[in-house]
Order: sequence, then C-alpha cells, then structure tokens
Amino acid sequence: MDVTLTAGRNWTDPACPVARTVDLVGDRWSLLIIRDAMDGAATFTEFLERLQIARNILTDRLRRLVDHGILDRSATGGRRHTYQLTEAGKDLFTTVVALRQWGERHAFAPHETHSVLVDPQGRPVPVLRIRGEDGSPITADTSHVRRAT
Amino acid sequence: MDVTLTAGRNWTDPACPVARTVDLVGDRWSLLIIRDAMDGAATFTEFLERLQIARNILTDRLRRLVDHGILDRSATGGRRHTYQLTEAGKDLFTTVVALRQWGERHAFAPHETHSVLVDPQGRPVPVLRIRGEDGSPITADTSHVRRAT
DNA sequence: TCATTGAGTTGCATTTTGAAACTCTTGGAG
DNA sequence: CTCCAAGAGTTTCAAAATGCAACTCAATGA
Repeated sequence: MDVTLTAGRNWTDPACPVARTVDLVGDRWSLLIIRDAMDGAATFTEFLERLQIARNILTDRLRRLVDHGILDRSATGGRRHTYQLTEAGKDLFTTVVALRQWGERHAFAPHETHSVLVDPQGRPVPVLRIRGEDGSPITADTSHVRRAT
Repeated sequence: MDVTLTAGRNWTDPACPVARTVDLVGDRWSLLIIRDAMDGAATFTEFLERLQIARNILTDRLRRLVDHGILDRSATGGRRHTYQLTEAGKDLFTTVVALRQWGERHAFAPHETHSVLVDPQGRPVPVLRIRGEDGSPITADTSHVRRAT
C-alpha cells in the first residue's frame, strides 16, 4: 500500500497489525467484495448482482478499496471500469480462506451444505494450521504478542 | 455454535462460509475483542480500557459474541463477569493471525514498527501459506469455489 | 456504613446504511 | 446521424448503528 496512506491515517490501534487490517477491510462488504473479486467478478454490475448491495455503498467500498491499494481500477471506455485485485489484494487470500474454513467448521449445522474451496485438480483445500518453524502447532494460548519496540 | 443459531438466521449469503463468518465477526470491534481475549483480556473493564470502545457498544458486542458461541460468560459475584473464548472462539486464531500477517506486510510503511507474534520460545511465527495436499502453493487464481450441492 | 469499583443502562446527537429515483456517457441498432 | 439502452454512478431522504455522557445498581472493603 502507498506509504502516504498509512502515514496520516487515524488507526484504531496504530501499533497493531490486526487493528490496521480490520480498519481497512473489516466491514461486512469489503471482505465479500474481495471474495467475489477472487472468484472472478470485475465490474460494478457484477459485484452489484452477486452481493445484493446498495449501489451507493458499492461505489463507496470500491473507491475505498482502490484508495487502499487493494483493488486497481482501469477505464474501459466511458464510465465503464474494470476492478482487479492488486498484489496486496490477492494476498488477502489467506485471510479469506481462514474466514471460510472457520465458517465451515462453526457456522453450519451438521446437515447444512455449503460451497467448498478446491484446488485446480478439484481436491478440497486442506485446513490451514499455524505452526512454528519446527512444525509444532501454535494456538492462542501458546503464542503471545511482542510489543513494538 | 448452537445449531438453533445457524438455522433461523438471516445470512447475507446463506451458502457461503465466508459470508456467514463475516456476518458473525466482520465488524470493526468483534475481531478486536477476540484479539484481546486471545491476549488475556477477560473482564468488561479490561476490554474497555484496551479498545477505547464505547461502553454500550462493548456491552452489545460481548452479548452478541456470547450468543454466537464465541465467548463464554461466567458470573463471578454480583454483576461481575468473566469472558472466555469458547473452542469456536479459540479457533478464530488462524483468522486473526491471517489478518495480522497481512497487516504486517501491507499496512505498515517500511520504517514503521509494529508488534510481532511469537511462539513460546520467543521466535516469530512463520508466515501462513495455503498449500494443497501435495504441498503445492494455492492462490486465488489457482483455486475456485465448488458450489454447494 | 458509606464510598468505590465493576458492569452495565438510558437518552440524545452524529454517522453510516439502505432503497429508490435521477443523471451522464457511449457503443450500437436502425 | 439519431436515438436508445446499458454501465456506472449521484442524490435524496429515511432508518439503523455508533458514540458519548450521565445515570443506575450490586457487592466489596476501609
């Protein structure tokens, strides 16, 4: 992201990377826009149809995501535009997968069906796990945050 | 989470696990409350002080998270309570780490310092990567969503 | 017993959302 | 060339969520 955008900003908690990310994409719509962009959506109308979002809100969120360097907007004649994920945007893939996998585990009743993320060969993507350099599992209890110096 | 909670709910997109998760924790405060719970916060006042959140909003978010089975509330005499992450809540660790690592990479200017997540030995937690069963890296471009059947 | 602290309510102002109607531009169909 | 439809927004206004300050209420504990 552009340095000038991080510099003058009013962060909820300036030293915490979690808080900064939440400030940038932590609302109901931004993450779903990013999800759909990863799934191939690229124009205003495509997002509009997939999300059932109000037009003015979509306008606002797209602009915000472009401003934050997550989406790239290119004109394709007239008012027509194409929105593409930037490298930073694509890098949110891990986050989206983490949200997805948690939802699969905890937001569906046993009998409810849900969509599944698969690799190019059609095999389900394995569950993300956090491990130390030596491969040992790390949890919220066994890790801790070292404050910025 | 309690099945009765998933059943009658008004989801933004009922078949999508990402959307369900975002419906449950995708607002500015919930994820930061969860972050602080993972960092040891347990009482109303502790959350209040760490987050600089309005009291009524904190009340609402804590109640919501308890209702969604992410936090557990236990009385400790009078109006005093302790909030603890449930198993589902602890399982959001992966998501919080993903948000944190994205923020570290994209929401800080090169010269800015930020806190670091470390394992019990004090070593930084490695970057989360999504890999197929065979260990090959998977990105937004190489994966896709198989719709619910 | 009486002030203090934790954990909320309540009332009101400010912001953000959402829905619907309106605008502007441009690539075609005729 | 003219007119129309489609894409991509604005604008307007009502409804909901947020934020702040002041107020309540129960249990310590000096």
